[in-house]
Amino acid sequence: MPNARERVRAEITAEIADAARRQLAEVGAAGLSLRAVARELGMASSAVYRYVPSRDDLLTRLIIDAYDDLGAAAEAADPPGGPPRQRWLAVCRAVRGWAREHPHEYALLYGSPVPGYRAPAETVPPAARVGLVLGRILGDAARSGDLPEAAGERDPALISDDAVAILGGEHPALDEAVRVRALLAWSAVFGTISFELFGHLVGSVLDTDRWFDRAMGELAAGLGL
Amino acid sequence: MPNARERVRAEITAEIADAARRQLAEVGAAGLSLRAVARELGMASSAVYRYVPSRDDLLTRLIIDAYDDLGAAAEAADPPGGPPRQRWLAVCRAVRGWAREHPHEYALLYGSPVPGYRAPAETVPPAARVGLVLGRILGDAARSGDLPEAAGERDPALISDDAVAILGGEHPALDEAVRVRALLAWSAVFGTISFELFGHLVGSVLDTDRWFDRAMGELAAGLGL
DNA sequence: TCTCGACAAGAGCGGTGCTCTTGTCCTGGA
DNA sequence: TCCAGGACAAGAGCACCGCTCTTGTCGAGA
Repeated sequence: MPNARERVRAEITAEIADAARRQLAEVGAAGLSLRAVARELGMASSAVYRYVPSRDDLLTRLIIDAYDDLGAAAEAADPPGGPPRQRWLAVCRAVRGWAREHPHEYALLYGSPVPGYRAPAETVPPAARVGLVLGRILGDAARSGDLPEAAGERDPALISDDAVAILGGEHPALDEAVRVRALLAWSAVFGTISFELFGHLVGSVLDTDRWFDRAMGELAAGLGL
Repeated sequence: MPNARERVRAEITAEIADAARRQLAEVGAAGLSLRAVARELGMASSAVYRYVPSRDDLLTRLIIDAYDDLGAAAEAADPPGGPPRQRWLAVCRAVRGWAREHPHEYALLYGSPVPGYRAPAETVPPAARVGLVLGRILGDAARSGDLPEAAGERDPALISDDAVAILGGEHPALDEAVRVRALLAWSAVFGTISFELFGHLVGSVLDTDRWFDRAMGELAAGLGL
């Protein structure tokens, strides 16, 4: 039975997280200030510390929420059953769309690590969700026979068993070369989005929408999707 | 004729930049503090402002120096004339090696943009150096006949003329599809390095050295190198 | 020799994260 | 019903930040 006191406490904690998210969208992670959050909520800066242990702790909560939001967007964009290539493109577009809508949160997840901050273990499962979606597409394609047979090479010292499980699991069509390409594609998806968001494509790519689609298409082709 | 006064001024300015670089390696770009630089050099914080107009200006200098250092490393790793695939791998390895030796400077260049800081135009030429090296390899491969003929498609609304010039220029073996793959490979190189440096491969890739080589090999193969 | 400019240093402004103390108010148990 | 204990807000304070303004010094060139 949630106490009245406990309920209002949870509400205020949620309000602090919301205000922090708004601030994150405006000034970025490095500019996130508990004092500004307190100002926005009309409370003393010291009062915030009754609800949030520290700035880093608030950051962890924002990171987990952002990973979950991004993961949900990726999952929602992938209704299983369609052709693998279209599923791949749909998920990639969803990830890019989320990143463009939440650039500061994206930077928090995939940009420079915040100095002095070490992400705790509870951020790992939410962080894996996008990878799970992409890996499931590859695995489904293998099981439905949409991938050519492969040599079945397996090098346990190169890619971990956990990663193999995510990347479609064990299957005759999934050998180490495919998995290397899959991890490369995964890195490349976020590499292209980061390059676009962080301004490295300015002056080179004129139509980023079409370029992204073509680039993701090339990645899919490289995977045999 | 450099005045004695001007000489000592240039020396102190260089000392400030060096101290800032050391500080960058310790606390990252967001934690870079002119006061700490002043402390390290044994001068008053206000005295630093006689040599550096602002913190952002110092950041610009560090960015340009880092781009130049990385660009020089990439150029030094590419003695032209060898087989394109080996040149490609050598340059990629050099970029990764530089990134691992200077993780904070790499994050400054390719990580999250520093909030409130906007890179001025003079950072663009140094930033282009790695791309020039990679593009030259592609162009040399095309001109030496190591690439298959292509359709020669050219879409001026997709990729800028400047980028086309960097990516080997106009050649029958270089059409828009190749250029898309080249830009994708460029993004993927930094995507994989960022993923490794920023911790996204922890738990998935066990041997990052070998994985990087194989991934870069896949990228080269995708380009026909 | 003397003037002027470059310089260092200190004080100060408004901001930050975070802590400690003080005083208030509400809730749950006797 | 009353009261003790705990949750709470707020203020002051510490050390830090970027940056500016003023003051005083010192040396190079006219």
